[in-house]
Amino acid sequence: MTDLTHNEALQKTTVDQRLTERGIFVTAQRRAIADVLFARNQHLTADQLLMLVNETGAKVSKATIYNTLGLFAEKGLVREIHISSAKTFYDSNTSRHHHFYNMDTGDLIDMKERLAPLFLQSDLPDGTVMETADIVVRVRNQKP
Amino acid sequence: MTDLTHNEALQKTTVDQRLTERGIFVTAQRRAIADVLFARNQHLTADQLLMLVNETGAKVSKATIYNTLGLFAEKGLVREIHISSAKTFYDSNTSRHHHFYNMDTGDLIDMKERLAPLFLQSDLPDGTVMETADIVVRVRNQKP
DNA sequence: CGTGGCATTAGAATAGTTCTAAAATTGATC
DNA sequence: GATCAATTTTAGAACTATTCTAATGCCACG
Repeated sequence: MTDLTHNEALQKTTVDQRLTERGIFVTAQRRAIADVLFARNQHLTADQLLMLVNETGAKVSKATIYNTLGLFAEKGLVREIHISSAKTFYDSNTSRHHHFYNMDTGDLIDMKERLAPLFLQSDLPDGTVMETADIVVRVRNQKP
Repeated sequence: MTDLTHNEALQKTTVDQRLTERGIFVTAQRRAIADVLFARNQHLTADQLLMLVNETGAKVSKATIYNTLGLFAEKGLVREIHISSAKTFYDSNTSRHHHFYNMDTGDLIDMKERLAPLFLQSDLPDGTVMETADIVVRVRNQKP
């Protein structure tokens, strides 16, 4: 067994665990999707993910990409980021952080958490509990 | 001249000024849209606005609603709020403030500004300038 | 094996938004 | 007022991201 296959085996276990821990049934498609998605911290659209997954040789349909992203989001494995009506990103990094969006380039850049505010229970509307706090700071390239 | 028509005349001037100040050419449709939109601080979708405007007797097409909202947003008269891929709200209140979104009811609720963070120029990605900071805190109704 | 229940699929349907090309309106100028 | 160029508005088609549908596939378990 080479190091490569050893690493692959390790990652497979890790990814499987990640899903199982959240009560998600592991299937071939879900693993294929998770392998690509969780390979690193990244921001992907459903379409980009579909292409990347199918490039690995796996054969996964568009509907499954959406089903799976929806499931992962519900279980807290990915975060949805709504930039505009035509741009929904899925963020494989679910640690507490936020984003800068460069309107000129379309880049989505992570923001250090210390810049984000804390919302205390007492700050929230009466009778509600916080689910997520999403901050998008839109920036433009500085004019010369 | 009754008080009512007097008030209407006053409002018309105010709305016209608001557009003209931003270099927006006033037309009948733009005024009809602005009258409804700026009557009070509110969060409307393009569709809701279209219905409200046409209920006043004005006849404005869907395309014009979108054109005008785009123009107003570009000129800083309204703020776009992206809640999900299927929900873009236009906020007639452009003062610095942010939002709570109740995932259970769909309500969008204003957040006091003091809860929002300040983003200093030094915090932003290199070579960029801030355009807007959008914060949406998603909340759910507290379980009994 | 066979059955029940979920997962996956291709493609159709939906819905919000943008585009198109023609008609209408505008302010400026005579 | 009439004319002109430029801009705005319009109806409806086109587009696109996402969701739905109904059929098929895949397991686990008895």
